[in-house]
Amino acid sequence: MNTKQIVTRMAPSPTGRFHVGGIRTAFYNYAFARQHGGKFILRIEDTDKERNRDEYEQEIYEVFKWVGMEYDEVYRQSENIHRHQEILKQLLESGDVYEAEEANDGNGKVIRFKNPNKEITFHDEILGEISVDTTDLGDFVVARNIESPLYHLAVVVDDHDEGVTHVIRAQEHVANTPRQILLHEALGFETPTYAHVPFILGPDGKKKLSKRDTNVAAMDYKQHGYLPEALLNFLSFIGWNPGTEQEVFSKDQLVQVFSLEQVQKGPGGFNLDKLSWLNKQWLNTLSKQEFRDYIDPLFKELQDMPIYSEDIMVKITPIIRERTNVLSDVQEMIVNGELDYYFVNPKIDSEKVIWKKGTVESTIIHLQKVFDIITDYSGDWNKDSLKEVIFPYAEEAGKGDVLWPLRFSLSGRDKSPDPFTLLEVLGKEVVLERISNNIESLKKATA
RNA sequence: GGUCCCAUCGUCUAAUGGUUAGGACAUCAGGUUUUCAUCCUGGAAAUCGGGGUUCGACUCCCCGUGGGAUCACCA
Repeated sequence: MNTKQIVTRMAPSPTGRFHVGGIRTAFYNYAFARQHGGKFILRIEDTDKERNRDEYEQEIYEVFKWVGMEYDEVYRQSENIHRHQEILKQLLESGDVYEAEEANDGNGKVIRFKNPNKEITFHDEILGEISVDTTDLGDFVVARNIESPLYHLAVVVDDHDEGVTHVIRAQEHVANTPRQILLHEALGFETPTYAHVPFILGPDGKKKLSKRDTNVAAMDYKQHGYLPEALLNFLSFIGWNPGTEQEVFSKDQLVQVFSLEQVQKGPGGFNLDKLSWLNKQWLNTLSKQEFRDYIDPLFKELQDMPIYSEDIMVKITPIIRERTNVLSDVQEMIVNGELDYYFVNPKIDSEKVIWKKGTVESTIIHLQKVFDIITDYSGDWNKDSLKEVIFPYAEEAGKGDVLWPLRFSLSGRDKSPDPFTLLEVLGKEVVLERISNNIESLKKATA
């Protein structure tokens, strides 16, 4: 029915930091356009000179680049000011707008639209039929003066000039739509198809995610170590679902399966746990080197310290990886000292070394036995081989009674990777040193 | 307040008149060679309330209730 090329746009204003909800709206526009072989436009709505800030505009570009949403064209709305003025003049001549004598706050004259006071019904791709009696809108303001057109006029003119066929935007705009349709009609422009996407709620599940909430700025997520794929995957699934049971989708896969009809009407909340889980799924797709690069910034300071060993770092990276959902998890490990024992001998709490009902004496015996086994061992130094020689004794003497003290002697912590992994990472020399140190202090404790 | 919109497990959601109301996150239990993590298996957990329509309602209609948006010389 319509062979016209599909054109969508994202139209953020640089009056604040670009937030995560914006990524989702932008992505729906992007996905819809790409899927239909159409065009995706980024339009910076910078007509509010008072509140615009260049840094905010730059951040918009950064976000788009980060998540990989390439736009085919980019405009600044302010570039079109002459065109807007021209249309305004045309409207003035046709009598569709007029200079109002009275302004609301006595600030001089304004230009108002002469409202035909009719019923406007439009079809929203997500919400369905919506009809509004525009009488309630009154003769709304479309320009401060002949030189300064305002939002509604600018949007309508730009969308038309840029050939926008589908306006996909946040639901807060549904109330604006009748006004814009009125303007389209007055100008003889074809009305685009509208789709108003539901809000994203804050973690409380009640209020709309607003600038007041923490972590709403899109770029903060980059800073906190979320992968763009994970964030995009996560955001796409708020208020939309492909209808299958697959949860993890790449950007390109999302583009393939996205559909406006599947976008739901109600708002959806922001669930950090799920985002964290998704981030891990995407972390799993990283190569060894990529993961290393991912966590490396956190180890910058450590690298200058004498205890730091690149050799050890290489060995523990997989261990760290298994315990990481988000970068902040690694940060936590460092802050809590969970990685210290890989680099320096830990202080051992003599009471904690003993497993459950074990005694100091039996613990010493077990440790001594393991010490001897390791001393005599001359095979390959890897956890599987090590396990083969130690495990028979552990099974015979009691796994917990042998393995817990061993692990604790090596790490000095309640929680750590298994003893064989520790053995491999630490190396024979260090291992024997730590075990014998611990045997000595246990003996002192009994004396 | 006027106008408009929305409502399924704790959370994100699937099911567009007929399913034991499905999946995921989180949670709980068990297992995977001691702890943590990973992984596997299993469990608990929802249709806001009331009326209709229908042989049959999560699904359609009406009324409540709750939530949200918007009512700018901002976008």
